[in-house]
Amino acid sequence: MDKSFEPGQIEPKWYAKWEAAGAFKPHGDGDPYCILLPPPNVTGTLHMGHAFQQTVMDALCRYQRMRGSRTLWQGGSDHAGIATQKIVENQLAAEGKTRHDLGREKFIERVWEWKHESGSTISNQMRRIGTSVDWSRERFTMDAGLSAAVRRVFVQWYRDGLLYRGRRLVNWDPVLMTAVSDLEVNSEEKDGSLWSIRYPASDGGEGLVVATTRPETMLGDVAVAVHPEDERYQALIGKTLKLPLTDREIPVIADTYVEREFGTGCVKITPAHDFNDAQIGARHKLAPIVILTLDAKIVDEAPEAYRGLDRFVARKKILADLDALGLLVETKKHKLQVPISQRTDAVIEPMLTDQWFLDLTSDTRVDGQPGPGGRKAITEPALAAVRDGEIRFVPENWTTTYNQWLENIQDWCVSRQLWWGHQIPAWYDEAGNIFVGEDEADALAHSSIKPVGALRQDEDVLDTWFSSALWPFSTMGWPGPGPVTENGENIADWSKDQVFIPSAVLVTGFDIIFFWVARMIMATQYFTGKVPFREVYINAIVRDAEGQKMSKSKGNTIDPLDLIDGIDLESLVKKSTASLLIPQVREKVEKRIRKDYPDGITAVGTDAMRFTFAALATYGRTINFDLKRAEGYKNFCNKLWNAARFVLMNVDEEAVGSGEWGVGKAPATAAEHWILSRLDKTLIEVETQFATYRFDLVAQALYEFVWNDYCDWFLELSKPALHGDDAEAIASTRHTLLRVLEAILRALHPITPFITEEIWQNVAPRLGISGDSISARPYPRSDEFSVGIDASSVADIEWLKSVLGEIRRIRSEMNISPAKQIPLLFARGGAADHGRIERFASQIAFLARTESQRWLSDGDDEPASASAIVGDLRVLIPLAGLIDVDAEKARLSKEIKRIDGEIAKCNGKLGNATFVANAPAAVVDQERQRLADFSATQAGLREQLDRL
RNA sequence: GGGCGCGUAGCUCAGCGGUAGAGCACUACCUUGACAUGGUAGGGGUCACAGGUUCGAUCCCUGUCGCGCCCACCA
Repeated sequence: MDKSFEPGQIEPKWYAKWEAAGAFKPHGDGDPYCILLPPPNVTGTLHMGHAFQQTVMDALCRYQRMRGSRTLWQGGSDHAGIATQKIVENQLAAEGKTRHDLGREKFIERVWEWKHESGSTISNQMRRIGTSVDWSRERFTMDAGLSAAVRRVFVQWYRDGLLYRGRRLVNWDPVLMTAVSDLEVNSEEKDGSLWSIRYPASDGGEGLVVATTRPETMLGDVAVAVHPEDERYQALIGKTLKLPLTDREIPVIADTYVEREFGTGCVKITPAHDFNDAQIGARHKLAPIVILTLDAKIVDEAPEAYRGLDRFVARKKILADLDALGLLVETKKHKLQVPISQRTDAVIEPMLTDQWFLDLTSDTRVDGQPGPGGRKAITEPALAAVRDGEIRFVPENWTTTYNQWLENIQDWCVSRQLWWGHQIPAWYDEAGNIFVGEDEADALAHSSIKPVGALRQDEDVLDTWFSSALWPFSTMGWPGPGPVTENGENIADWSKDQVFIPSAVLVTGFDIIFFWVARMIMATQYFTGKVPFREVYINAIVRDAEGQKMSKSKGNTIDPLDLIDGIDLESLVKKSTASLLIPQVREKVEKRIRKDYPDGITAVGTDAMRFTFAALATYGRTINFDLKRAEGYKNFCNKLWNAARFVLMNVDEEAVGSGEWGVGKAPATAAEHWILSRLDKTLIEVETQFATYRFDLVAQALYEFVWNDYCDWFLELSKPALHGDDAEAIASTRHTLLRVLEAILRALHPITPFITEEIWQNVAPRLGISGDSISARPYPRSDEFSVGIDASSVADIEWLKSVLGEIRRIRSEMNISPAKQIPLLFARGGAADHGRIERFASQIAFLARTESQRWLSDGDDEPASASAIVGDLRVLIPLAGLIDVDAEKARLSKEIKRIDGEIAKCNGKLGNATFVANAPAAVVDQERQRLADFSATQAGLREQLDRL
């Protein structure tokens, strides 16, 4: 093995071997364990969030495989309708074309081409980070099988009366020219104005003043509403007003929706372009007037002056015209919430259009027929599953978020006016009759209506999340039989793969609880009668070291592969600014990168990155990714690497390969008992924390064990043993060094798969273990190591650690050079101390650098010394030539003062009668013991001080 | 407006009724044969604030202040 750990040298080779060996396929007859990979966008690239999430899932899957579960990590990718279509449209735009120039068929061909071209990018990146999905089962949301599932679900929900087509106000993205769901709209606070506009009365009176933030919509006003009890406007209710700039007259209506205190207390009602107004309009039976085209321009039916104007241009003109007429009463600054499209940043326009909706709100079927239907059929089981504990959120407070959303859910608009996606399996005849089926023939067969003229298929596609909602069962071959691969293998066989429903845990971010988690629960329950997963582990969102959201325009993103492989500053700058088109943003990003990464990014390797993710995976909702942290864990990998080198160079193959010191033979030295006991405790901790997804605590326990216990103490204690002349101790120590190292490797393997495999290949043969890969070995269990541990040996080592600690402290505080060998004297102490000093003489000599060790007899004169007190034992370092008396006096005084404080605290507690009376006996005893120990030490220290 | 969360060492975070912890950063000494990506030792915190419950509160309860996120139709 090389002197230092070079991830770049070892990582590339292992993944291909694992994959080729089929290590990631489910095998064995253990309990099924399944994780569904949230399918990334097929044309996307891996970002830190993916890397974090996949590290967590990978650790779980590798852990479960090693524990013998029949583990399936189902992977694949999502067609990501809008996102993918937009990328290809942008490519076309660069060629000066639009999708309409190509036509639907050619355009879709073009998207498929792009999908094939870029689809492997992310899967290759995933391989680099070690993601162990079963690639042989990789699925795509638009592959044949999943498309069949989508059609089946659509048709079934339609026939059950849950999917309906209707003309409704929907969120419309006028740039993409499609409907989007509520979830795809962000509400942003913007500085705007509140304009007050006079609407004169038809009879020539003053009329009313309305307040609005969107004056252009007045062209579509059908009424003005006031509060029914508003005294100011009683006389006008039921009268009509002249709608300025038009030749229409509109009524004044009364509706309790109106807040009297806001604005003027008069609300213009535009049912075709505002969600609230639509409801009021419906209540008062007022027909909506559409004034905007689908690309947000004023329609031709509007007054001539405004026809064809963009909505914001029209706004300016209307305000100017009103002002000219003297009808613009007031303009006030106003902060308002503006709906913004997540995809295009365009201002969303509520638009009346024909769309398909999944009914999630009515209690009865839309068609009034008996059978399953209505909200209760879909949302109630989803609420019940969580309420009854069939599905558990981790951390559990996300349950509230989930419940609140489902309880206030709206019908889901599932149609999109895009070309890339699952085309809706509905056909229309020339009379507008609707026929729904898996294909045209099926649609006709299920209809009682004779079609009028030719049928044409609905041009719209389904929301991407529609197919994502089916992921838990569509990937398992539902409705069966599953698709067959080129070599005839049935990759998902519904008759067998149902064992993977429910999956064990869904690992995902809170941002898609609504988009995806809730919808998977609803769809899976509806079509399989089962919940899709038992637990939902909501992972944190990855932020930068300062807690800022990572975004390209801020320049604070990190490409996981750059962290793994490293990147120099100039390349990083170039890469980060390549896609930024706005010069100011470019400049800002470059400046920031030069400041944040003056030396570029150091390569830490995949394992260190993964360990960092694990260590940061607390229950918090954000994790701030700090490169320093990753560098620290790279050092940890190096530490492990060098510990292995030490072990291997001290253990020659012949001596231990036979397995002579197999399980069942007691270790020969106390240090071995001690390290096995620590290992035992560590493994228990690891198992506990894995079970609750506390990867930070898993990582911490293993880190501490490896570094603090195994390297700092066991390796050091083993050196005098290995160099001693006790043959049995040497052989036993060698075996335990190997055995514990091998256990460490297995314990770490789910988190750091590459380095552990590399080292294991060198270690395993020396233990007589045959096997191709650590990944096929069982996860270490505490009972492998807990048997036969001698408690008194463990206590011996704890004692030894404190003796050595005291001596080292004196050496350091007294400025005794680490190289200087010191004489050591022991005084007082009991029989146990005598035994221990004798047994551990070589360890003390080695670790405390002593030139001599000698017991003082009772009669001997105690020379002036620096001294440490461990229980009854006095450890003395004679002053002559080494130590300054005053310095030692000062040191002792300081220590006495510290212990004074502790004693005072103990006395305070024990002197409190109510404490002694009410606290549990164990706590009181413990306090008494502490007091006794402190007092004894205190007395010893004073005695030493006096002697000086 | 409703909901959720967070304020612990310089930084990033664990702990959550009974002796304040880790990593990084910092200080001193040390190229000792696994590792200077290292070793040894050390400094550093009235656990946001105010009340309450308790023998005892960083931890539980209430309130205040500060920060963040999600949901929601005030024109």
